[in-house]
Amino acid sequence: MQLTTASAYRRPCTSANGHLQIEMDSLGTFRRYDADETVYCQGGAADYWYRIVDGAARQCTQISDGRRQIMDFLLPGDLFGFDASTRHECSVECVASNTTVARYQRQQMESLMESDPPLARRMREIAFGSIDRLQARMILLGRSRALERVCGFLLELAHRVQVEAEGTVALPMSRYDIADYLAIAVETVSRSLTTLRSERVITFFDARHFRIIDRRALEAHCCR
Amino acid sequence: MQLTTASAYRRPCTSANGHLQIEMDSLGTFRRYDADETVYCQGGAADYWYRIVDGAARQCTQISDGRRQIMDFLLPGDLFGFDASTRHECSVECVASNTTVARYQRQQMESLMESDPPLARRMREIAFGSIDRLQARMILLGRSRALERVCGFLLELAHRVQVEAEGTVALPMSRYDIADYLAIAVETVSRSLTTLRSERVITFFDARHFRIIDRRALEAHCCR
DNA sequence: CGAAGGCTTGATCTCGGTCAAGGCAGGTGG
DNA sequence: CCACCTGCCTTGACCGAGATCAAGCCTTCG
Repeated sequence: MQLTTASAYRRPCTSANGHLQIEMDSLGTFRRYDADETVYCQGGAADYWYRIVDGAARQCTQISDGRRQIMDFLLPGDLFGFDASTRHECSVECVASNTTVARYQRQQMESLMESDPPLARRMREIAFGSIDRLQARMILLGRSRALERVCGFLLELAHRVQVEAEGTVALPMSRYDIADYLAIAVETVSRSLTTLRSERVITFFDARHFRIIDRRALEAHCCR
Repeated sequence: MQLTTASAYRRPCTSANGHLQIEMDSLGTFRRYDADETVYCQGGAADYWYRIVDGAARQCTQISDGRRQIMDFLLPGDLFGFDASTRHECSVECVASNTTVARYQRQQMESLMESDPPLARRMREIAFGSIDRLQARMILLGRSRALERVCGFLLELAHRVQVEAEGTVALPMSRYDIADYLAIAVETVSRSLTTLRSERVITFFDARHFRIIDRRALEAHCCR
């Protein structure tokens, strides 16, 4: 289970969350979204916590100059919607069609935490883990080159999503989304992918499906 | 009270932490450090939580290529030392001489949280706040130019530290520290400060003490 | 069939990194 | 007291990674 923000290298989902998941599940309501539908808006009331059940979403902020920063891609199992304030700092929009999201009343969750300290502790650990991952992401954005970022992203994705037959990985998001996630231009994303393809590090089945040929080379490109 | 990581714009310390502070204080031990002394090392056991009582410190990671990233500057009141893992992801070194740090046993703190749910909730809020600030910092590192970063840093600092007579702000850290915090070169930090000085946005008393003349201009330079 | 959106590629320009040098202040030893 | 050294800060010159601008291709959808 993951909190709100991604890192270059997520750890695999631990099964230690079963408890939290089960306690929460009875209190959630489910909803299905189309691609590009909004789950909640930046500035909206932060009255619920959420979890991705199926599909994919992006968590993003609008910057004053019109650009967009994607804070995280949300995949099945990820928890999100926490904010220190009573208003959301980010918007969340679905990337894939038929994305299913579970929603939990914030007040109810808070009460659940108060009455169940081990659960609260688990939640604290998730938050601390999220901070660790955000710090790794800070290094990615602050200290690495475009090609390194793209390699880090591909490895992260391959690690998180269900790998299909023969190691094929689906890219649910567009090049534009990837660019806004890595804080580089679309053209640079495209060029980096072309480079990796021409170096036979990855192959593409089509624009949205790739396979890692040389994982070693991909890892070698990464910073830290 | 602040957690482990800074943002371009911290909110003022709320007095709502009195409770947490008081409960913790009786359990802490204090120690005084010289400039550049290490509080703990990256990779060391994460058995304690800490709080800056007086002075200043930097929380940083070594990157494989030899560069350094400063994750946060720690100032009086800031809590730090949390990690999802049992090992620290970062080192913490003092910046100012005569920096005083309080130390708390992690196990003891965990127990305190378990036995006092409102306290645990407060801790959760601090963690969520920290996540918000890290996200703001991600935008700073990913999406803004050198001059914008420096302006953001100056505003943040002026906001956090005790302002001296006539609005003079002390810079406890070196230009090198600032560079590693903002993920730019020292030369660029120096050039940005020179630009701001020549535009009469700030003045320097000496290299480590400045005053904001035109706050409006400083804010106008900031992204988001 | 045409339009629109996503993806790729090429050409050009710019911000900031890197290299190099010099100024200044504080500390140390003669 | 001065000479020297060292570390911190500033400034200049140059260069390169990546942003931006421009154009064309492909797929999808009405």
